[in-house]
Amino acid sequence: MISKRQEEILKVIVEEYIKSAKPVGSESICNNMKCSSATVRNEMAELEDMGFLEKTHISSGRVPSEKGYRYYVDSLMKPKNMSGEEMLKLQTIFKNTELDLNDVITRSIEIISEITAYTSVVLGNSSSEKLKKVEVIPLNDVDLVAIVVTDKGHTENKKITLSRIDINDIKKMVDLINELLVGTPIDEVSSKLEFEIKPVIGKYVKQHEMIYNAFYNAFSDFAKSSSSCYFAGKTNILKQPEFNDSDKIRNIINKFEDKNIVDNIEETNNGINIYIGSESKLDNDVTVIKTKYDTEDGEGTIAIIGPKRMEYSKVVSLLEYIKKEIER
Amino acid sequence: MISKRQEEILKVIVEEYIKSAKPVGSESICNNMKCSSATVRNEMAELEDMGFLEKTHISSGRVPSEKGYRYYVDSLMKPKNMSGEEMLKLQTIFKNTELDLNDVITRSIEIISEITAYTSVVLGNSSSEKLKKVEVIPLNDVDLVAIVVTDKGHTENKKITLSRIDINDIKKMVDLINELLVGTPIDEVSSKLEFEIKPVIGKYVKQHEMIYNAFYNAFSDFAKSSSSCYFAGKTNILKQPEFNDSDKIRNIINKFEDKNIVDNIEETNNGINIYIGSESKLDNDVTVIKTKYDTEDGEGTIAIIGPKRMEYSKVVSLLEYIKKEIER
DNA sequence: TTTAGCATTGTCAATAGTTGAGTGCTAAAA
DNA sequence: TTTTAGCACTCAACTATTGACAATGCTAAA
Repeated sequence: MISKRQEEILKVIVEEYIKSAKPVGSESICNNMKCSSATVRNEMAELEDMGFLEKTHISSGRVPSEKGYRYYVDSLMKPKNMSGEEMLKLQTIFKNTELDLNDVITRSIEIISEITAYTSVVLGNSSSEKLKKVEVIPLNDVDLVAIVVTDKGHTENKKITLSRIDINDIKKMVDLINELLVGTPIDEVSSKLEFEIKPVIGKYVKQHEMIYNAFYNAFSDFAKSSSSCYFAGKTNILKQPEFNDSDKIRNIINKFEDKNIVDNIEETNNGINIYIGSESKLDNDVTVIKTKYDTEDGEGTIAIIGPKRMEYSKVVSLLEYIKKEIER
Repeated sequence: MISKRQEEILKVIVEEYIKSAKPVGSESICNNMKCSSATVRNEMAELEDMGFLEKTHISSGRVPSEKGYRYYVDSLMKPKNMSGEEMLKLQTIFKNTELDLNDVITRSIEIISEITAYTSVVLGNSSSEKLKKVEVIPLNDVDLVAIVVTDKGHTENKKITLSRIDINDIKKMVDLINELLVGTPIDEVSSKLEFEIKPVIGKYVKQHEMIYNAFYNAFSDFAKSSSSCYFAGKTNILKQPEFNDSDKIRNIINKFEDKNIVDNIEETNNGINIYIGSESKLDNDVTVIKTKYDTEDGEGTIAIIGPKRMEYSKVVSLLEYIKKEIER
């Protein structure tokens, strides 16, 4: 089992390494402690045996391992109060009643990125939105736009080109959807279309198959593109000394461009979640700290991406604060 | 004035440097020529005096300067035929009649990025689109969505929150816009709204000022966000050896994220335009080759971004081919 | 005008020496 | 039994130093 003093040493090492990004030696630690460097060395050797610390090479100082960070985060970290200045910046945004929720969130993660120098992401998850109305606007003889509106006011549109099809058939289909599917959560619309509209459509509409397909595609597209994704300080993380290698930079940037980042980040349970290194599924050198927020206008995820060596306590406090404010 | 032989030497140096990315020495050139390395050296010295070549250090081979590339591009370059394989890939896309124009363009720049290993961008420029219809859909007592549709089928929407305003007043405003402004180019709608709608609106609508403002904002937003921007192979250019420095990479990525890239790239006259190094306004180490396309469905710009040392003749041929195909 | 020859210049990669931070171990002190 | 001082050892990082090499510029001869 890990002793009280070992805990203390681990804590100092993690916090020192977060500050300096350089391996921490026994000498520099024993200033803050009431024992000599030799004792610290013995304890460090034991912490290393237990897997909490690592060495970059045989005669270097120690660096926290993933397990070390994990222990720090779970058991040693103390919440850090934010400085007055940072508080103030965030408060001015939350107090500005003119901004709508989306803007507030966007602005606040911009500020987080600014004060932490990490990268922030919001994933707006609109899966809980419901269909409000479908509208069709003819553009010319063959083209028309189908517009889908949700109860939160989001819209999506799809251009449909239909030759040899009666505009009145389209209108009937639209009426049918508006009559039967309004109020359906947007991600269920496709399946309801399949089971509730498709069976009855044949009665009213001649070339039902083609029209049905066009709308089916429109709704599928909507469900796909409905989760928004906004980055702030996208290149901040590249400024961290651990990303001085151009291969690593390319790798991270590619990951950011990749659509799947959304999926990787999105699965979150309640509270503040911390994924260190390999746990992050993004890159072994980064930590992702994220939280879900839940408001009347929908739910979403805010994530902060930084080096493993990130200021855990500060970021956690920030996220807790922002989550609380958004949910009000 | 530059002599025939100097031209030939310049051409060999540019092409050799494009291939190898290493400074070119006199020895390696004189194989391809009917004079000795010493003669070549003399000519090279003169080319350097005239500003067409540069040295990385006193005893290195020569590298083309911006002026050198420019001369090469303007006077020496011969169009290069594409290889059969590359042709084929592009043709299969252009022949696929199921894809709509946007998809064709997107897919084809993806292929360009793949075969050239540079970065490609399309900027859809919808400034020529015309207003087709304005539609308003109430969400609840106070919120409504205004939807703007253009003749090309693009839509934009804006959520408007209006307390203490009669829904019928809104409807009147919408009818007025649909009656008077349909067919107006989208970037002129704002000013027409000012001069044609505003003066008459007071007669029909009680709280006209507020409603007017809401619509004015909606249209301004639309004009702003109407130019789309799609990248392919965003990180390709970072693979070039000249971008092995992490500062440079960060710089380029930042430029790519910056919205202003659109403005910088968009101003293009007809034909194929080549902007070398500082001319590109993007970064001194890159070349941007771009062209405008013009179809019934709107115009746009395709740009290829690579190192200054890029395969000019190949890229130019590719762009010419694609422009021609798109415009059909 | 062209070319051969040669001294000159700077890069690059390999080598060796030096320094300094940090460790592990041992034996003495608490 | 625990802690500490001391010392030998290790390794990375830095600094010359060196020689091989690739080009160059210049000069004098072809």
